[in-house]
Amino acid sequence: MSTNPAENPAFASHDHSDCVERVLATAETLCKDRKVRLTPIRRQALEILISEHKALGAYDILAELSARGQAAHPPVAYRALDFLVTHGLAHKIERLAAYVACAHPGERHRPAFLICRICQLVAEAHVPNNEGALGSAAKALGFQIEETVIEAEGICPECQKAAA
Amino acid sequence: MSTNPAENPAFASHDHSDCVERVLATAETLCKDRKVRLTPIRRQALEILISEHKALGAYDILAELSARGQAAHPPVAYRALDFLVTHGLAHKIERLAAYVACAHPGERHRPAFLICRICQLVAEAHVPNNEGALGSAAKALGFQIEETVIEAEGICPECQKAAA
DNA sequence: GGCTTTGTGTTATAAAGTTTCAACGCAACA
DNA sequence: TGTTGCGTTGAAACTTTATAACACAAAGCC
Repeated sequence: MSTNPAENPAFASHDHSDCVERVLATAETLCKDRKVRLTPIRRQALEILISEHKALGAYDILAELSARGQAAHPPVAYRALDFLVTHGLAHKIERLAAYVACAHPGERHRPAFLICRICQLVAEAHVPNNEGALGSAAKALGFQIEETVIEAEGICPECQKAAA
Repeated sequence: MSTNPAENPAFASHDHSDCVERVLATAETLCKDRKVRLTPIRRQALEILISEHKALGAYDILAELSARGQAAHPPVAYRALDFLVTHGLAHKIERLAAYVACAHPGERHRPAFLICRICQLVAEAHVPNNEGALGSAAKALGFQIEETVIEAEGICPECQKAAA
């Protein structure tokens, strides 16, 4: 898996079924290692998320789960998403109140996201754990960071071309 | 107004009525300059926000406005907050779905926030426009950033002491 | 098997944010 | 001195996002 942002595939066309298989396999392994259960609902939720690079709302996931025959009450989706987020298999995009599959499952990382406001695609950039500016501001204040939310909204290369 | 994060007052006690007066005065000037109206509702919303360094939900503002005799329908609060955010007088903390008064009104800046998950205080750090890691990731991908959300959740110095 | 832990099904409800339309207020300007 | 235009406010209804609570089922363990 590439760690070079320039090779991030989200904004470029690529073989997606590959992508899906790869992440699902990693998820299986990761859950086995941690002795947690990737139950059918959780697996399907992840599958639905990876099938898009878009961020999906909890209720989008819910609708898709329901279409696949699962019970369709909100807690079903939220519980699956909580599990995925807790185990680093998915991330929440706060700006959109929506979720994306993690592009680097298993790797320790502070995720950062580039959100296209035209096509809704979301790319996960690989940002070093030491947040330059944010990290030093926290250090200077004596603030102890536990989690970070780093999101940029703007226009992806494809949509810039389309607009030009 | 200090631009040195080490002097950021949010996590230290300080004369708060000063703070309120200063920001309100700046807001008045800024609105006059831009020929937009800091109406009573908007002014009160800002006043309510500055009175705390905490992030307040739209419905908290709404309740307080209502207590002061204003109409108490959600759009009242959201419209006031939209105005404040648009003109850089307040920021939305996505992580909390809540709002804080801007600590540097008028200055061009990409805000970054340190959110204490114990006492709910929020400090606004002064981060340079050039987002180190995020900026270069965007550049590498050809992504054009319009807005950024940079938030860290953790424990502030006071609460660390209290816990020790 | 019996016990414990973890996950699921379901109802209900809370919290956050939007749409819509009518009416008001105030400034500009003939 | 109207009256016209535009930004602001009042109000009702509604949508979207998220959680609480509780009963039941299924898996893991001795």
